[in-house]
Amino acid sequence: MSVTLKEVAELAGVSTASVSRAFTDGASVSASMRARVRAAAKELGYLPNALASGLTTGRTKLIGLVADNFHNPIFLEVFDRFTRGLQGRGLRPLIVNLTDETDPATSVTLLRQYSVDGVIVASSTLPPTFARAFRDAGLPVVHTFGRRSADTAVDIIGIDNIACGALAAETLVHRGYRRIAFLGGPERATSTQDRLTGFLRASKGAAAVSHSFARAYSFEAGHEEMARCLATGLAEAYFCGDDVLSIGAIAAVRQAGLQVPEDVGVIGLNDMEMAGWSTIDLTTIRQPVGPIIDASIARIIALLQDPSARPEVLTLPCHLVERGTLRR
Amino acid sequence: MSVTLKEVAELAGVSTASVSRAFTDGASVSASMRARVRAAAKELGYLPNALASGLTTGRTKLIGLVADNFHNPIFLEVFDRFTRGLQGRGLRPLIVNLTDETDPATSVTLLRQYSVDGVIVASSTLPPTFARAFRDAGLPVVHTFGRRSADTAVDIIGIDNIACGALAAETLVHRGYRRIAFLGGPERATSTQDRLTGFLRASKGAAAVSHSFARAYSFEAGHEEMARCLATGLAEAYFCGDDVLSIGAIAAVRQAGLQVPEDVGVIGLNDMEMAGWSTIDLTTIRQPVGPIIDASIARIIALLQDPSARPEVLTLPCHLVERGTLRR
DNA sequence: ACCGACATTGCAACCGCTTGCAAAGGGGCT
DNA sequence: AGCCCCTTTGCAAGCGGTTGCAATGTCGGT
Repeated sequence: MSVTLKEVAELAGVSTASVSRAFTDGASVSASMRARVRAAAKELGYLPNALASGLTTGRTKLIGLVADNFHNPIFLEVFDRFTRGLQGRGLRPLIVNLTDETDPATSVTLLRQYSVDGVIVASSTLPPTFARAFRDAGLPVVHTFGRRSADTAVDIIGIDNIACGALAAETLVHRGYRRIAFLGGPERATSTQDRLTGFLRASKGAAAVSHSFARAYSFEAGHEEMARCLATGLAEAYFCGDDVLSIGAIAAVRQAGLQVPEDVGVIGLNDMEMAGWSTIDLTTIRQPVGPIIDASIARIIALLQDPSARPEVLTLPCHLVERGTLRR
Repeated sequence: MSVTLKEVAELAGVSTASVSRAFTDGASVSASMRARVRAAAKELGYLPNALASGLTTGRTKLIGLVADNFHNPIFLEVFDRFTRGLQGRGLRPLIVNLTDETDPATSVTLLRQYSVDGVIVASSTLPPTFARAFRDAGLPVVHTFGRRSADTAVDIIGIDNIACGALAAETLVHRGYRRIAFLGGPERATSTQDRLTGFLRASKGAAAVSHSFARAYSFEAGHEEMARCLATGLAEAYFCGDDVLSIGAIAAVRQAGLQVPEDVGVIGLNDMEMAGWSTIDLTTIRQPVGPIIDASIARIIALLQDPSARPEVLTLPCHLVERGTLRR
C-alpha cells in the first residue's frame, strides 16, 4: 500500500536504521547520508508512519481534547485555537465529545487505547475529579477553564471566578443599580459557586441581592430562568453565567415588553465573538480565551517533557467590555 | 508502563494469540478461553493498544475530519454531530483545522502519516479538487456539503444548491417582492455559483434581480456587503449566502435606520441553532445538517468496507423555515 | 607508521498485536 | 476401533520503525 522504510533503504542502498536516523533530528548521521536517504524517500514518496514510530518511541504526538460544551458558541473559538495551536506544534488533537456522558472512565479508556501523550480537558462545568481520572491513569493532563480545588491534583488554567463575580457586582453597583441579581449557570458547577461568592462579597453597596441558576448554558435556559424572574420579582440588573444565557435572558425581558438596558440591565461573561455583533451588543466580562489556550498548550507540552512536574494553577485576568446592555 | 497482551497471556497461562483472539469478535475461541482471558485482563487492567493493533491490521479506526469554517456557528452542530456519530460507531475523529491553509498537500501528508482509515472533508467552499487529493492518495473520502462537479471523483453529500437558490427566489417572488437580490458567499465557491444559477432561473416573476458577493461567510462580510448595497441601490429583499451573512446584513439595514422585514426582507440559508433565537428570528432555508452528516458517516463506513465503490452524489432536500425577516 | 578518539553505519532485538498455518483435541459415523 | 472433519489453540513471522551495541572508517597526534 504505502511506501515503507525498508523500501527506501533498499533504493538508497543503506540500512533501515540509517533511513530512520535520516528522519530524526539530532540523530547521528552524516549530511551526505541524510541527503541520499532524503532523495530516495522523495523519489518513492515515502512518509514515516506515525503509528509505528509511536509504538516504538512511546510518543504518539496525539493529544486528547475532551469537551462537553459543543453547543456554546464560545466553543468555536476554543476549538479553533486549540486545533490550530496543537497543529502548529506538531501535535494532533484527538477529540472526545462528552455531550452525553460525563463519566470519565470511558474517555480515559478510549484515550489510553490510542496512547495519547497527554490530555486537555476543556470545560468549566466538569468537576475536578474528572480531570484527575486521567492523571490517575498516568496521563499528563491540563484542565482548561477549570477551577482550583482543595488539593491541586492536576494543572488548571482558567480565570479567577471569584474575581469575575466581584467585578460584575462592582460594575453593577457602580452603574447605580440598586437591586441586582446573579443568574448563574448550572448550580453544581464549582465555577458558578465561585462567581456567586465573589458576586455576593462585592455587592455590599446594593440594596437587594438575589440569585438563581439556569439549568444549563443555553439560550433556552436563560430565557426560562429570566421568565421566572419576571414572574416572581425582577431586579434592576442581572449578571448572567455566560453570554448565551445573557442573550436568552434579554430575549425574555424584551418579550415581556421591557427594554434592555432601560428597564433591565444585563451583563454576561465570556465575550464570545457574537457578543460584539451589533444585533447583540452585549456588555460582558471578557474571558481571555486566547491566552488561556496558549498557556494550556504550553503547559501540556511542558508536562510531556517532565510528567512529574508539580501541578500548578494559573488564573488569567478578566476585564469588562462595555457595550449596550448596561446603562452608563 | 501499561499492561500488555503478553502479561495477560502469562497470567492466564495461555498464548498471546489466544488473548488477542479473546478480544476480537468473531475470532475462533472457545467461550471458556474467552472468559479466562477476560478475567486475567480485568485483573491486570489490560487495555488493547489501538495503535499496535492498527499497525498489524492496517485499520486504525481513525477518520480524518477536515474543515475550514471554524468561525461559523453552524459548525457547532456539524462538529457535535460528526464527533458523536463517529464515536458512536467506534471511530475516532482526527481533526484538521484548515483555517490558514487550503493546500490539500499538508493535510493529506498529515492524515496519511497517521494512517487514517478514511477522510471526511466538511466544507461548502473548498473546491472538488481538494477532496480529490485524498482519493488520489488512496484514502477513502467523502466530501460533506460538497457540490457535484463534472467528473464525480469522490463521494459527495450535501444539498442541491441550484434548488436552494430557486426556492429562495420563488419564496421572495411569492411574497410579492418585486426587486430582489442575491447576496452570496465567496464568489469562487461553486456552491455560491450554483445558488445564483438557481436564483436567477427562478426569479422570472421579479421586476429586477441583482446580485453581489460577500468576501466570506462572516458577520462583518455580510454587514459590509449590505452597507454597499444600501449605498448603491437597495432591493426589496435579499437572499443571503448563509445565516451569519444574513445577520450581518440585517445589522447593516437596521443601522441605516430601516426596518426588517418592513423595509427590507432577508432570507438566509442553513437554519443554524441561533437563527431560531427570538433575538434573531431569521427566516431561512433549512439545510438538513443531521441527515447530511448521518449519511456522510454511513457512506464513509461503506467505503471502508469497499474502497473501490463508485463515488456517488447524494443531495438532500432543503425547506423553508418561516420566521420574522420576510413579510407574509 | 601506530594508537586512540570520535563520527558513522549496520545488526538485530524489540514495541504490542494479528494471523496463516499446523498441531492437538473432540465428536459423530461407519 | 478407525476415520474424517471441525473446532480450538499455539507457533512464529510479520506490521513499520527505533535504538543499544558493536563494527568500521577517519583523522590527528606522536
